[in-house]
Amino acid sequence: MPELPEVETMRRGVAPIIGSRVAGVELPKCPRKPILVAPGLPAMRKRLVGAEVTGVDRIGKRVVVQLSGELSLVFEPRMTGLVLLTAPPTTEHLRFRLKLERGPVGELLYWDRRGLGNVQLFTAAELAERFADGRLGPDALQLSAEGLRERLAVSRRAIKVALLDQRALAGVGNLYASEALHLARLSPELACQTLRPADWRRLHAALREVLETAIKYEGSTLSDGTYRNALNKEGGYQNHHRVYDRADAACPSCGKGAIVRIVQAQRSTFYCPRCQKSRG
DNA sequence: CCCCAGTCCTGCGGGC
DNA sequence: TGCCCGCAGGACTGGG
Repeated sequence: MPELPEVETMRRGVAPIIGSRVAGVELPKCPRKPILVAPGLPAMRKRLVGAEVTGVDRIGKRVVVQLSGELSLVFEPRMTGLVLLTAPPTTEHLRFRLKLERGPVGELLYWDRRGLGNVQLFTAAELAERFADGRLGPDALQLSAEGLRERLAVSRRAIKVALLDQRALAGVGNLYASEALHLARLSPELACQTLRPADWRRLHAALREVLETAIKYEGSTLSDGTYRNALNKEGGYQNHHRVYDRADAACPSCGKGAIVRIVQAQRSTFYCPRCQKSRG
């Protein structure tokens, strides 16, 4: 479930490839159904081999390797994808290999157990089109409190559901939406319209706090053990979750109310009904 | 505008 | 004990 903190951790982890030159592109033998790699291998080789890595960025929940010639190689991990510099958790789910030369690192790997993710190469124009305003909102860590309010306040949707809308703001997923709402003491079921200015300010501060702390701990590795950083090491933020996947546990704020699990837009939401009131 | 259900795919754990 | 089903929820699509 890589969200902003996990993808940001991946981005930082693969930054050492900056300055390296692409020596080759390979699709490892994988017994699973192939993931989307676009364009195909021949076109990718033709355009990438010899190109120099000029930067590693993040767009929402995607890692973007910038290359000379205004090329962007975009890794979208979705549920179970990992961008790695070292040996992957399994060889059978290894999907993509970028061989490098003249740098401290030999290769950049994309691994994906479920294979819902993808690897796509874009020109500058294609990248701008793909992530234009209206298709992807501003990054959750770049957005001001006022910006957050402006983008969501008119909506009638529940705030938890709205936070998952990548067109409104980019990077927040199911786990950190629940975490931020708990810290902000806002019920996930509140309609955006009903939030007051002070609520938006609290939510903005909580989002920032939760996301930045999660980055500090290098993201959350859940019980399935899937998520790892670029060196195949587990994150640590799962030990600091307030509500996510903690149904029936005591609330870390009030110590009394039990955390409950509800379903919104077909996804699990966790919260404390005692601390997170549906009004105000 | 917003909601819902379905799609992709794999591995796991709960229930029988 | 073993098997099967449902669930996990990223992004997207089509229908209401």
